[in-house]
Amino acid sequence: MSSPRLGASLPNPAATDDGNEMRFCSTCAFSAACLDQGYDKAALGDLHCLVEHVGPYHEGDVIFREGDPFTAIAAVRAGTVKTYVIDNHGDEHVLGFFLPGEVIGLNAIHPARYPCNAVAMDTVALCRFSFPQMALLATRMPGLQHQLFRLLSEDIGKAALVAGDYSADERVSAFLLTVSRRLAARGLSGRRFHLSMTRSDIGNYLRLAPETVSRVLRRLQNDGILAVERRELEILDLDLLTALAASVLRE
Amino acid sequence: MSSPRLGASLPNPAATDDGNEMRFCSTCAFSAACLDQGYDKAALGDLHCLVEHVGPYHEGDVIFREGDPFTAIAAVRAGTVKTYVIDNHGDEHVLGFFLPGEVIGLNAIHPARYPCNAVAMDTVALCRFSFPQMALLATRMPGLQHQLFRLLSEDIGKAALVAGDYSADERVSAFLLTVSRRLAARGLSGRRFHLSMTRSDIGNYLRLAPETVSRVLRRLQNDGILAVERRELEILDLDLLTALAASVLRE
DNA sequence: CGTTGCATTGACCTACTTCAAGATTGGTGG
DNA sequence: CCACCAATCTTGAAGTAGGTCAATGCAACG
Repeated sequence: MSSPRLGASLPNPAATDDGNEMRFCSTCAFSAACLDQGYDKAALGDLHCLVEHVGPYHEGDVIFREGDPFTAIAAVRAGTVKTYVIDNHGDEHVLGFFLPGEVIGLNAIHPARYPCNAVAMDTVALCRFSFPQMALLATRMPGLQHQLFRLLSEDIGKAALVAGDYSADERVSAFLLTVSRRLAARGLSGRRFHLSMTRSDIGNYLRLAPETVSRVLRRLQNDGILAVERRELEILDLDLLTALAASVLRE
Repeated sequence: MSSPRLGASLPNPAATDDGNEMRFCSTCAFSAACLDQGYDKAALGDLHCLVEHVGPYHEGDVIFREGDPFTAIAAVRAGTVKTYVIDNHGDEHVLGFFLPGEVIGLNAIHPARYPCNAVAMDTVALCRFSFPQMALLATRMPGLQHQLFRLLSEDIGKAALVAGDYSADERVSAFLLTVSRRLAARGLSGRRFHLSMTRSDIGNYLRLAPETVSRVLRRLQNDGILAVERRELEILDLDLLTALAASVLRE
């Protein structure tokens, strides 16, 4: 069974695999933020009325396509999502990878259309939030509004990794380190993990040839920093990796 | 006379060079948006209570510094603002240039501190908006909230120019074309204009050596696309320039 | 004037790309 | 269980866009 595109809204927003139960969704950034702010159960109930658990999507499934009308943002509950655009030469440009806990669709608010494509890299589950409903609710819940501002603001600075003119070693190191940290932030292992994307995808994202990614990984392995086995990855020397990534991540 | 940093709030927010008069500020994106939404004068009055006209800043003046506590965003009324960070090697990385009508400080909401430095490239005047006050007001004015979401969302996708792996010619062309369009959008000439930044700044922003910027400009001049005289610039063949920039701007 | 900062130009160099050839893996069907 | 295939990954050799270095030009300013 494959899920519909994110743009499509389910007939009954509250009807998910959980039924109508107002269960707290632990991976939902907004709920968490609202709890932090000490909101009452009524407000949380409102919030959960506009949440839908969607998925699973399988590898290669389209989550939204460039040009689709914008209706919702979504938090990744499980799996990895890749966003990309196709330029006028027909070449793909990877814009980002989204791991559990991260939010997709934020860059679609302004043009009111998704400005890029999103596909599942593996088996993906999402929390879908109707944006119009959420914006409305945010006028009653300053904490939610602030959380939205925070998420949006956060994403503006995210381009640094890919924007700077750093060496291939620095870029790959910084990429791996941020993936590691993002996984760890969700309680997953940041020391050993599986890369759900190909060398081509990584290279495309970092503006490097896939061969260069391969060579850098080999070098990092020879230096005892990583153990790489195809897409299985273990960080052996976190300090050295951090040092390599330092200039990119400004630490 | 030099203006204080943006972080400092004036004792009397309404006391500007215009006095207490609730004059409509034509370059203020928010006011314009609210008018578009057909808001009443009371709401507009509220909005103008949290606006301060600040400046002038002169070339080299610091508008905010990395680490300053975040209190306000600001729309550029006149002049050009450059934002940049200093990496741990002590090298400057230019993040962006802000022309009249554009908003600075949006990436500071999340960390609650300005994550970069902002300096005036020439004589700069700003509209300062207290962010806490504006966020509060946004809960009562959905149009304002939406405008803020729009501005933030818009900025997320802005990195494309600098992020893609394009040739030096494409990057410089795209840069000049976007500057031209942004000026034109404010009623200034997009055909002939003055670059307020050095070749180094442009190169730094585009991740090119200043020498490369120089060589590209010479090439574009030899091809009859531009007339360049130091920082004075005229676009002679807009179609060719647009064609060169096409892949970067995805048109 | 001399000085200072920016811009240009040329010659050389290097990090990465491109091209081409295997190696490894996983899937599929006999 | 094995053969085959397609996709991915790796590795090497050669090419190039742009960087670096160094010299010079040029305008603004005291």
